Amino acid sequence: MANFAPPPGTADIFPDETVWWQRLEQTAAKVFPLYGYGELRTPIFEYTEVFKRGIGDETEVVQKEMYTFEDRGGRSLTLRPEGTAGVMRALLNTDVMNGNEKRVYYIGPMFRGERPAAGRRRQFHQIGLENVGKISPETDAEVITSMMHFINELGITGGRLLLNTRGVKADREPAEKMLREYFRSHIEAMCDDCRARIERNIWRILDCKQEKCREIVKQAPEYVNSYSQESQEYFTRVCQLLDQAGISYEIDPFLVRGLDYYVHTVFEVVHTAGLGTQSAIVAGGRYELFLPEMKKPVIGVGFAAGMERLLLVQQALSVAAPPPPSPPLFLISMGDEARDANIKLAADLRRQNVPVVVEFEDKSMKAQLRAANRVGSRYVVIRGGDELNAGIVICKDMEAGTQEQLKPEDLISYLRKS
RNA sequence: GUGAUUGUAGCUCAGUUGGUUAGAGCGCCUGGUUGUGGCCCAGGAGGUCGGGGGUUCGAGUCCCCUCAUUCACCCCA
Repeated sequence: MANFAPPPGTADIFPDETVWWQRLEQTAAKVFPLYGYGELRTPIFEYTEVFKRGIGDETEVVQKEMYTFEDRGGRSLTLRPEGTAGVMRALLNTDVMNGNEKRVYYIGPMFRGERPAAGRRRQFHQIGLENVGKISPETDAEVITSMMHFINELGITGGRLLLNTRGVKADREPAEKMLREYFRSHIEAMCDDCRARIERNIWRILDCKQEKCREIVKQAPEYVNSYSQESQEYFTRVCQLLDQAGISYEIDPFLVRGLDYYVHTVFEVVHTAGLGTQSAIVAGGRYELFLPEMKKPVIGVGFAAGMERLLLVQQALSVAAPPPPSPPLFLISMGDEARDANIKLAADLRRQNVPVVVEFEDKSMKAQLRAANRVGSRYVVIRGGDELNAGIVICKDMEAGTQEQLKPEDLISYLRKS
């Protein structure tokens, strides 16, 4: 095979598949406005600092997965590895910092330099939503509600909604201390990664996949109890609101998200169908996000869904394929004059929103009919010298095998009737 | 970045212990019908066997390197 393959971790999406993607996009455009959200489109690259500062210099994503390059002016730019930081950068041009709420959603490609696997690409696509500028448990619960609404609308059932709280920054220290003491006492039995994590990023130990670590994690102290009263009440209230909304969830104290900016409520929906261990199809939480030169963070709550993963799950659940586009009317011509007439006819029909394909090559009737079959045409129009002279066209029904002579101007009403 | 896996026609795949001109099915083209598709019949086009090097009289087949696929790990959506 010649090297026409796209670069690793990228893919071409052909029309058959594109209809599935379009349905995801259309569903977002239908559901999110019901909650007052409009679409925001931000650049695919940003100044590198936006992500370094926004996501956190220490995170895995920033440290080793970003596509960073210099432009001709020597500026350091980065292809966005996630959506939130760029959206915050854009919204700082509004008055979100004064507590004026903004509600936006976004759709588009993201880029991370990872090794591809099931449900993981280097260019992948997310649909995300952000509620920015306000903090309240009601907001968090409503954002989660809109997320569940969205995936239900896609026919995705059987996912598990996991919920946890990260507290606020002040809550983090006592909790970390508690965990560090505990894990230090079990350091002998843990994997190498987790030993390093004790000093570097203790939270990640909680979602280590190694069997021996999981055993230890299970016995870990309930660090949430060390959070402030307010933080605990905030989370309780979010849970109450979800109960009230009839949304079922599981509290998972070991759910910690990989980006530094999260506070309070964090959540994800995991699904086993169609995916390996990359089982999170949508995830998010409340955040406090700093951008370069900011003393105060932007606050908000949001989530992002992986489009590739949504599609894998939909297909594993046998969600019905989107309706295919209506096949074109196929115009067959015998001879140059007929072809010119058909080119004109095609233009007329398209002005009236009828999809039409004209065969341009001077091929046999047989070959032209085969071509019509190939594009799935239900009807074909046949025109040669005889029809031209008589001022008519032949319209053939490819399923019934029948055909009729019509005046060209009657074609549309004939097609509409059948 | 680590590990495993696979790479032969547009697609899905055969190809025996290394042995002449590399195969099948589907798809495509032409004909069997002066201007009527699908089914059938006949013929045809299409391949640097992922790429490079090596062993051998001889390599799709064995060895090394490399690129790519898929999956797992790490991490994340």
